[in-house]
This record gives sequence, C-alpha cells and structure tokens, in this order.
Amino acid sequence: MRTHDAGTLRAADVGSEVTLAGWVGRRRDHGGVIFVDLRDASGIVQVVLNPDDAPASEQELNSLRMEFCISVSGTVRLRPGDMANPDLPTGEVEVVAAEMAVLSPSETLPFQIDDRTEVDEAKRLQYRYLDLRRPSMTANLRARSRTIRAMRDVMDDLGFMEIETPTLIASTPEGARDMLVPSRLREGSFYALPQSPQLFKQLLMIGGVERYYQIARCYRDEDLRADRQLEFTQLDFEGSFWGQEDVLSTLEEVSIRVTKELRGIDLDRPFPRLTWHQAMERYGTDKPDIRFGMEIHDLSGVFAETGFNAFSGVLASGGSIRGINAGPLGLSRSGLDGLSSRAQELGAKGLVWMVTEEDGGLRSPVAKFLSDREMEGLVGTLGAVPGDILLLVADETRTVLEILGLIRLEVGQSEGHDELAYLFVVDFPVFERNEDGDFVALHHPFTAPVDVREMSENPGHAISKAYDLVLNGSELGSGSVRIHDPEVQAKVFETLGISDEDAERRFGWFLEALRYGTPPHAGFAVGVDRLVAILQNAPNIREVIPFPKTQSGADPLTGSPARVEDEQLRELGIEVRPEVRAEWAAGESAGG
RNA sequence: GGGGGCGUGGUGAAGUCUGGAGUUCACGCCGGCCUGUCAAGCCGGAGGUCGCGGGUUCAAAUCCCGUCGCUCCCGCCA
Repeated sequence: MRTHDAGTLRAADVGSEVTLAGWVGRRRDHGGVIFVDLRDASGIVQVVLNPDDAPASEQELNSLRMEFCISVSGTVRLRPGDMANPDLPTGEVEVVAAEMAVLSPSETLPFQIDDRTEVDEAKRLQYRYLDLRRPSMTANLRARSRTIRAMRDVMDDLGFMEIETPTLIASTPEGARDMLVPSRLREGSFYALPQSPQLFKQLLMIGGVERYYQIARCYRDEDLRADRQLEFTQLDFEGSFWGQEDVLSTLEEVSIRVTKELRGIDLDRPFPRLTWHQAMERYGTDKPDIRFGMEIHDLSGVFAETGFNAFSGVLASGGSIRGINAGPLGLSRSGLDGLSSRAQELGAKGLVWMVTEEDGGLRSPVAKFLSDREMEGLVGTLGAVPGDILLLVADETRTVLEILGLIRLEVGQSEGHDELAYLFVVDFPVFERNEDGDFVALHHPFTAPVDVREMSENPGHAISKAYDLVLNGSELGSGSVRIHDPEVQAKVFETLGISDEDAERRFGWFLEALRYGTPPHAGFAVGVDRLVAILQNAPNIREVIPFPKTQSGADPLTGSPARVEDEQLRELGIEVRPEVRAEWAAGESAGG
C-alpha cells in the first residue's frame, strides 16, 4: 500500500517515485496549490497538491480536512528556492502528488491533535485513540517499547530466561488490597491478580531456573496517584546463588542501557548508595532526591540550653530540632509564612524560618528568643551565608524528619528531569511498627534479615538485606535477598505475629517448598512506568501508558469498571447488596 | 477516609475576589477570496442552560449550600 515512510524522506530520495499513506496533520489551502503535512508513525512530510497535476477531483481536494486518512503517490523533490523548513527532519524535500486518494475521512475532531494545547485529561482519555496520534504520545509509546526491548536485551545478555507466571493466583491478604476475580467453576471462591510475581519467582529458583526475568503486569487495588495505577508493569527478576551485590550490579546494567537508549548519555557506575538510616537522617525520606543538597542537620545540640520554650519543651520530651539551609529562596515574608502553614498542614506543630543577615545575625519571628551563641551555632551548623533562608522544625524526631523531607522537596526540587540522579538505598529495617504498635514487614516477609538472632532479640532495630533503586526522588523499585531457610522464614512469621497455624494455612505450601534444597537467591522489580515517565520528562505515568485509568479507577473510553448482567453474577454465586443497588437507582434518577 | 486546585461555544483561556445583557481572545468548524505555505493569510458566519441541583438577591458564570467529574497531595501502597 505504500513504498516509503513519510518521516524518513531526505534529500537523498529526490527523484524517487513514492507512495505514502497517513493522516492530514495540517492543510494549507492557497486556493490553487494545497499543502498537506502528511503524518504517519515515522513523522511528517509536506505534500504538494497542485490542481494543474489533477491528483484528484477538485471536489475531493477541497474536501480534505484535518486527520483524514489519505494515500499519496508522487515524486520527491527538493523544495524550490529558500523554502526548506529547518524545523522538520524532512524539511529539505516535499512530495509532489500525482495521485491522492481519501482512504478514510474524519469527522470534526473533539479536540485538536496538537502538543501545544493542554486538553482536559478526561477528554483525552475518552478519545485516547486520537490522543495517541499526538507526537509526544507517539514518542512516549516508542520510548516505552525501546525501554522494554533494552531490558530484554540486557537480561538475555546476562543469561536470564524469560518466564511467564500466572495472573490468576490465590489471594494472600498481606500488604496492598488484592484485585479479585470470581471463580465460576468454584462458586464463591476468588482468584487474586498478582501484586507481584514474588512467590512464583521464588518457586522458580527452587525449581532450578537460577536466572529468571519477566516483564510482569502487577495489580494493587489501592488509591491512584500521579505515579500509581491499579495495574502497572515491572521488570521482575531473580537469581540463584546470588547476593545483594549481584542484584545491584544487574540493576546498574539495566539502568545504564535504558538511559543510554532513551537519553543517549553514559551513566557513571557504581551508583551512589545511602543506607536507609542515612537517607532518613539527611533527607527525611527513604527515596531521596539527591540532585540538590539542602540536607537536614540536627540542631538539638545547638539548643541544648535554650530559653526558648517551644524548643526546650520538645527536647525535654525526647524530640529533636532539625533544620535545612534552603539557600536564597527569594521568598517574601508571606511566602515564608506560607511554608510554615504548609508544614502545619503536613502535621508539624510549626516551622520556624530565619533569614541570614549581612552581619551574620538572623531575622526571624522567633529571633528575640534566641541567644547570640545559639544563632552562631545555627549559622555554623547549617553553613549559612548572608541571604540564606534557614527552616527549622521542632517535634518528635520522626515527624521532624518527615516534614523537613517534604518541605525540602517543595522548596528545592526542580520541575523536570533533565538531570538524572540514580541512587541505591540499602540496609532497610526488617520491620516497622504499624499504628497499633505491631511489627509489620517493611519490605515483605520473605526478606532475609542480616542477623537472625538480632532479629529475634531486637526486632525494632534489625537490618534486612533489602534495597531500593531511587531516581530523582522516585522509588523505581525494591528487592531483597530472600529467606531460603524455612526456620528463618518461620521466625519472621512469628515476629510478625502470624501464628504457626495461620502461616501453615496461608503459606504452608511455600514453607514446604523451602524445605527441598532451596538455593540462596535474591532479586528485584523495576517499575517500568515510572522509569519511562521520568526519562521522558512526563508529569505522571499515565503519559507513558497507552490506556490508563483516571484517579477514580475508571476508563472513560470503554466505560470500565462496569456492572454486569444478573445472570453473570448468578453463575458466579455473587449477589450485589440491596443498599448498593439502591445507590445505583439513586444515581440514575439524579443524573449528571 | 481527609485536604487543596479546576469545571465558561467543539478545544484552550480571560471574566468569578468586588453580582448588573453570554462579554472577550486564540484555535477549530461553515462560506468566500487567494498557486509557495509550513501554527499560512484576508473577509464573513454559525456555535454556549457558564458541570448538575438548590438557596440568597430586583438581578448569579460571579455569593452560599449540596452534588458529580477531572486532578494534586495526606492516609493507604507487605
């Protein structure tokens, strides 16, 4: 149907007879000659429709509109005179049409297909097939494809085998909510869609596979965010006779190859590393953006003897005072007060700002409560120079770090991702406490502790062989050395408060599998959507997912999720509660 | 579950704070002119219950209450 791709034509093609097909990007009708920007997946080339050449009937030529799908046969020639368009890769040439045919006309578009205007996202999703014609979306899809191919190339080079694991699995009520799928053959029972292939890839290790990977679709039924969808894609891999360094080095390989592919730059290795504890202390988060400094400093020593009640009270109750040097932010008094109220929104009692003066003194609403020695200590600890703005929070240490971590991002983080800062965070704790004070696994309960005895005796401080890959403040993925000893696995369940009975019921099959000569193994999962989004400078992962869901989990194009026929429910042994049906009825009568 | 932002011809925006005729700008659409433009240009035209419902008022896009949708964030995401 065609001989060439529109976007590939160059001066070297001059004189060629070509047949192209694609869409009318723009039409410039001069009454006589008509110029059409013909767009296909490869790009754009200018087509000249001259009525003197009678490429089609006059009526057909005049009927051409945006996004008509057409085919054109003609000759490639250099553009005459100085009419080359340097903004187009094909700008030196044009195709003079001898024949033009409308393959498929288009109705007037619901929105313009154009990267310059930002159309309401619900509208874009409703007409996603049109949205995908926009050059930025085409570029994102291509980048995603190249990313996944580069990942497969790396994994193949390293001797990994690609294996598919099931997506209809048993629910293990731990962690995120499972997406459930009712079983017809066993009424009243449900499959779960996997949150990750975790247990299956461990079974593959026990099965002697040694090196597995998969581009795996994963599902978590939790609230959506800019970087979270109900379903998402991970590069999931696992290796036997492997430790942490094998995994991290593989991750470097993958990141370097993908970054080279999409950005054309060579990353240095090894990637920087922080322990979880360092990350929390210096950045107030386990996924620091290290493209900029503004590190958190402990100022409790500076204020040990302070007469400022707000600070001394916090210290007396075991909290701490910490701060960042935000540099010369260029904020007004009201802007600074805005930061204070933002900190309060985030859960701090307050945030104190100080501006460093030319004479080394500090201007601040609380300056009058501070001694000269305290001010000197502040300026010294935070390395402040005149004009620098210092932001302090006093509270329970955990709160202080969290708030300063968030404020640091709000005042310091740059908008896009021109610069890339990959980082490994290692030495995560095995457990954290939930709101009830019970231990829960910070990573997942199959993660190996560094020291089993330490884990039993002092679970709150035990370190695990778990690690994260972070890029520009985003968690790209997590992994760990897994437990291969059933005794250790049982101890972890015990510490988590899972009884032997419970563990046997939920994971008995897995504990049994561990007893048959399980090799030591370790692995990781990289979030493909997040990685591509960052490398493409996209504001959220929906931009790199062809058909994403809205924040309420809906697809405006196909109407999912949707109700089903009562007959379907009956077959599954499922009933919709009467109050839900009442809501449906109310919603239908209320309308819009 | 909670907090913030947004919703105005087909699209994007201004107008909303401080109520006074559906006003304005750009794109698109329809018609006309135009044979070298490339976000083509010029002239003319059509097109909107200002998301929806209620309230206040002589008067509501504008103020108040509720609701729906989209979005960002907190919770949640082993």
